[in-house]
Amino acid sequence: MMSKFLHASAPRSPGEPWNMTPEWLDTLNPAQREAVTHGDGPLLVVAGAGTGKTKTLACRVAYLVHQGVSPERIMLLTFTRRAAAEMVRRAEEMTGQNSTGCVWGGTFHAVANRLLRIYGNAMAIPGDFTVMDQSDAADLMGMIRTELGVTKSDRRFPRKETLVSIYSRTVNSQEKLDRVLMRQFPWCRDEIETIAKIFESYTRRKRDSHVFDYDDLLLVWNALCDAPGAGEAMGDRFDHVLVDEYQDTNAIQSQILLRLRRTRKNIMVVGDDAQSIYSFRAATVRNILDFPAQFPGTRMVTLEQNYRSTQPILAASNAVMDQAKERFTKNLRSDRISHQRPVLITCLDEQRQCKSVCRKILMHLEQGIPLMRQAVLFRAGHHSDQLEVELARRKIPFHKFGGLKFVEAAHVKDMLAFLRILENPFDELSWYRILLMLEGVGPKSAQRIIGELGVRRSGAPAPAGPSPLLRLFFKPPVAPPSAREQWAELRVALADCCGIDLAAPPPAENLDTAMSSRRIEPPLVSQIERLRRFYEPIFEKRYENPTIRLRDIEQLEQIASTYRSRASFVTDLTLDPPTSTSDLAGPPFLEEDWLTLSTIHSAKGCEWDVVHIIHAADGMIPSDMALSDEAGEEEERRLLYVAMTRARDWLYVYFPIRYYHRKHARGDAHSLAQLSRYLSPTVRRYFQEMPADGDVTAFVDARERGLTDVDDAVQRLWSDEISS
DNA sequence: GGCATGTGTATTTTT
DNA sequence: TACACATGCC
Repeated sequence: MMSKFLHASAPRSPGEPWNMTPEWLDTLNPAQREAVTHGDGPLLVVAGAGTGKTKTLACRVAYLVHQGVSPERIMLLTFTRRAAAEMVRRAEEMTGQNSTGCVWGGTFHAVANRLLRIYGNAMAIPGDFTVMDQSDAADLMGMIRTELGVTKSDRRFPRKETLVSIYSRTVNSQEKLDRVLMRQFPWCRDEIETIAKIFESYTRRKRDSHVFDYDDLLLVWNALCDAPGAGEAMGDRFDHVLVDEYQDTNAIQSQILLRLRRTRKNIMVVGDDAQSIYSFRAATVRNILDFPAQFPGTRMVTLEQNYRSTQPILAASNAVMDQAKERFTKNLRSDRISHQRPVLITCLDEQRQCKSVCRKILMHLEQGIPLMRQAVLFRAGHHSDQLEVELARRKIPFHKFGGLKFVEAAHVKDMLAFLRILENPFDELSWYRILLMLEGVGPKSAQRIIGELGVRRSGAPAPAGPSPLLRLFFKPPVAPPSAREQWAELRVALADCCGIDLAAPPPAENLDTAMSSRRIEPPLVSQIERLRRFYEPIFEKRYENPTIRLRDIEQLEQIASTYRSRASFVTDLTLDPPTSTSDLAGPPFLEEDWLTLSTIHSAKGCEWDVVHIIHAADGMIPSDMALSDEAGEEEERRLLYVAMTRARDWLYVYFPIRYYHRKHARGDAHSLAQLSRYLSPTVRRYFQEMPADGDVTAFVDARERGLTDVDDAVQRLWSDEISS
């Protein structure tokens, strides 16, 4: 089936003249062209914002295929799977072939997952492993934390989420724990021994459960690169490795690339140090800076011609970066002349900011710019809460990217837990989650049942004894009386999903034969439908407003209908989760035109004609959470730069002056904000300033006058006396 | 051992 | 605000 594509474009024979230059090469500027037509060996492309990075990568793929490289021998590592798909699509458009779909594209994590399933047995990696996301990791940390009884000491101990951050940071930066604690989490330093103990146990439990967390995927991939046999095989499998957003990779990722390219040196990385915004994930700009040293003979190409933004927008963005402490790439140029400067809109408060944003959006819509080409960007997921309400009220459809994912909703996780134990019966955490749903079952009963099912094994490489599922079906542990009925129902539901008839006589001798013997597993959608039938009563009892949440479950079924295999459905949901759809504006994809709301992080790599950046106040951008060190402050600056450079023609930056606090809720307790420190007077010269409504001016005046009026009035009490 | 109630606290960005 | 944790009662 693949062979059909293999020779779709015949390789040029050595002596043959280069007379079949594809016409799309002519659409590239000299620098882009140099990168695209680069021969063998390492290539570093430093590509500023909007310089045609995606185009260059897509053309490179197309070029390689045109040169006769088999698409499945190309690895394309991107930040999201969407990005990989987009590049492949564009490459196909250019070559006119649909062969490029075979390119190995996706995130480091997704590709690791695939490779581990192929080459994993070189390191005795169980074939049925499942992947856990960050909140699963936190749950496991929490479980271990309570088991070790750290809470009984009087000192406050890091929360489970904090433990996950420390763990992840340590692993990803490949630094010693004490160093990480000292530098990033100084308030946890005294607990280092307990933390180390928890981490050790955490690792063991993951192994026993056949579960990998995000970090494991990278770590194990890295180790696999060194495993005899598998390491070479993986390296040989790919003629070319292409990496996007290289400034946001971390130490392990660069090590993986080094090992993957030990013998074959064809590697191309693309990045921009001015856009590095993932240091919280231990990403380091060092990767891009040290690349030439790590890969001797690197050719370096710099892309500085910006095709996206108008000249005034670019000038303002450059001005923001001019204040940066350290900078490697030069200022960008643009030929897109415009008289429209970016607009800085001062608003009295958040409510008025919302109104102002809506007004501008509708104004551009009337001018003929559809919602699809407009976006609202913000620092943190919840920054758009109020705006979402306002948009819903005005019936402006939108879709929100970033922030809390829909798979993190408790009820979605519940449904996934069922699917996960079907996929990997040793997934202790999922069993635990399911058991706690049952009436009258708490931590103690759950642990007992997990033990009797044989879910917990320690260090056994292969399952000892029958699968926990078979024990459940044929030798079920006893549940507390209050849970009897539900327990029996659960058994039937899971058996149905496995295609096992519990009414039939149980296999006498060896339970394992029941699993391996011929049985017809119902299709994935039916399984989910069956599980939902079991789950719905629990769900209705447990959650306040089941109707909204029910939509998510339906959504889950919707997504599942596009999958044939349960395994890939479960992994994709963790590695490439869809964004939330239970928005107030209703199912946005039914509308043909919708507005994008996005965190700045999730807006990376995107562009829109009109960009609205909200909450440009100090404490929001920069987030005051990030200000503990100078590096954090610098990264926040780059974040604003990334946000601004997403705009093609119009850029609006909104600054609400007054923030209300519900905390000390009494009347209209509020505080006054300062404009983002990055919008200094120098930078503001590049903006057109515009107050949203009249009373702002008065308000600003009042603030600038401050106490002088009061003082003057008091002064008059005696100065008049004296003068008269 | 489970569950309801009460108290306190921390609050970003994502694979 | 909302969630995690502790306490005390069934």
